[in-house]
Amino acid sequence: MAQGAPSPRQILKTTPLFAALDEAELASLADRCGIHSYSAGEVLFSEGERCKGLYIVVSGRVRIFKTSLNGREQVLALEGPGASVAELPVFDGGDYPASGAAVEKTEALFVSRADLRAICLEKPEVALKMLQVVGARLRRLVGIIEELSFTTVRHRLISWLIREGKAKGQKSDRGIVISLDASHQELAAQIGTVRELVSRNLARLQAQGFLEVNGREITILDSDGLEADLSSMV
Amino acid sequence: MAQGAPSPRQILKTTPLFAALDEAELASLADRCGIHSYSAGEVLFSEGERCKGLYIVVSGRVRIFKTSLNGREQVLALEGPGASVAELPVFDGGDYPASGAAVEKTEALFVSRADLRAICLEKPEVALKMLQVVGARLRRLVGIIEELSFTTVRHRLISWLIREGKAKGQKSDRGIVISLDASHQELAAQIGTVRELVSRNLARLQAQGFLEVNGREITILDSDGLEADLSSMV
DNA sequence: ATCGCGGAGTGACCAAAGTCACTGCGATGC
DNA sequence: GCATCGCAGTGACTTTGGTCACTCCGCGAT
Repeated sequence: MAQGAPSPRQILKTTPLFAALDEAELASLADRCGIHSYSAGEVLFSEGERCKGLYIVVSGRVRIFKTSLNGREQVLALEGPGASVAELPVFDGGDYPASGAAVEKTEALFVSRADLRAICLEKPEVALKMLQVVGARLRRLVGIIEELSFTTVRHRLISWLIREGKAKGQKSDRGIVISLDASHQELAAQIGTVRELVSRNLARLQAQGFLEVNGREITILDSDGLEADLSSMV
Repeated sequence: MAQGAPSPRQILKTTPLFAALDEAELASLADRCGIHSYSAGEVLFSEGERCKGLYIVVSGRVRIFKTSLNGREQVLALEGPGASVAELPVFDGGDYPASGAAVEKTEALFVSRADLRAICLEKPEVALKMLQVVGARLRRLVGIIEELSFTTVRHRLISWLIREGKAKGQKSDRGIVISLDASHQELAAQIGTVRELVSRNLARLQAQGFLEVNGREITILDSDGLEADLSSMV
């Protein structure tokens, strides 16, 4: 663990999932769960593997994704510090339905299936919290299905840009500036398409005057226009 | 309720979700949950509506689906007797992410949010069971995403036929006979496309000798060929 | 400096998905 | 019997998605 990094105990204390536990319980859980460090790209668990337990992201980011036979990837979720990952196979004992890998240098706590079950049985509030977390995940998956089933790549790209703009865009006099920290490849995996289409659609949006693309810096010039485009696409 | 139909009490007793409750608890729950009857096509709850509680299908079938602006539908799940529907917004208090409607004449029990929370807190086993149910649902959604993101309509149609054949196909000397109880429209909504493509792809599969289509009766002549087709489609 | 490499841009192409408009069929109701 | 209606099939077409094969650029290592 890095110098000055929080102890497992401190992390558990601030994890929403375990908010209901008291000091003693937290301490006992902290003793039983291991902390692991992953380098960028390293796999935490693979699709189809038997599920062993749940991870809690301490630092860094974890990418949950599916891989197709021909190598394409579809990202299902990106989780940062405090979030739990792979909660669900814990309770139905099956295999992981997708893979999880560290996007950047990442630390994560691992809580075993057995420990979790014990906690849920003893502190039902934890189980309820868990249901809430899983519920949120379900919502996001339904959203992905909706986008994949009903919309075009262009639409998904615009949605992504707007979301990203709201989340970490910098306001400037010309518009909202987004600095891409992901490659087009990665962006494509997130919106469910291939690199080339991301490139082409960005170019097209620029030609239409909605954006200005400068390497990995995208400036949204006309965000109202983009939003309008979304709803007009019937 | 129809003559001879089971009482709420009896239904709850056989619902896996509540297997952990004892007689007294079942009785008290039965008192508090209402049974409703829905005619074919009737809506149980609509997307975006504030969530009120959970439904347990007693008889009939319920279809969970999303609707797009231009009227297309994407089916997320079909649930029959014993299954619960709309479990998840119960625990995060949000809106229903999709709509639910009766496919055919359907009876369902309704359990309120508050009652459920109380039960989960008192009987943690119920919460665990619930997590298991939600987990299974999550798995299915991931499967839908995988199919939508990676495969073609043809592929999805073949998968559907194979699934359906295994689930309710009749063996005959010529192959496996499936009698469609859904329209092409409905089938299209289940595999995420439009009516015309279902029609065309069925015709194409027939022309290739994999199937024989006779109105609403489809005979799978070469199921090995179909399976092979699936994996060859890279 | 230059070699190699990964990311990005693009033209040419092809296949799949979706739209529109129409026909035909078979139930159901009057 | 005939009109109506919903479902199914299909031809013609457009748009979108995806593939392939390159080129170009910037950067870090040698």
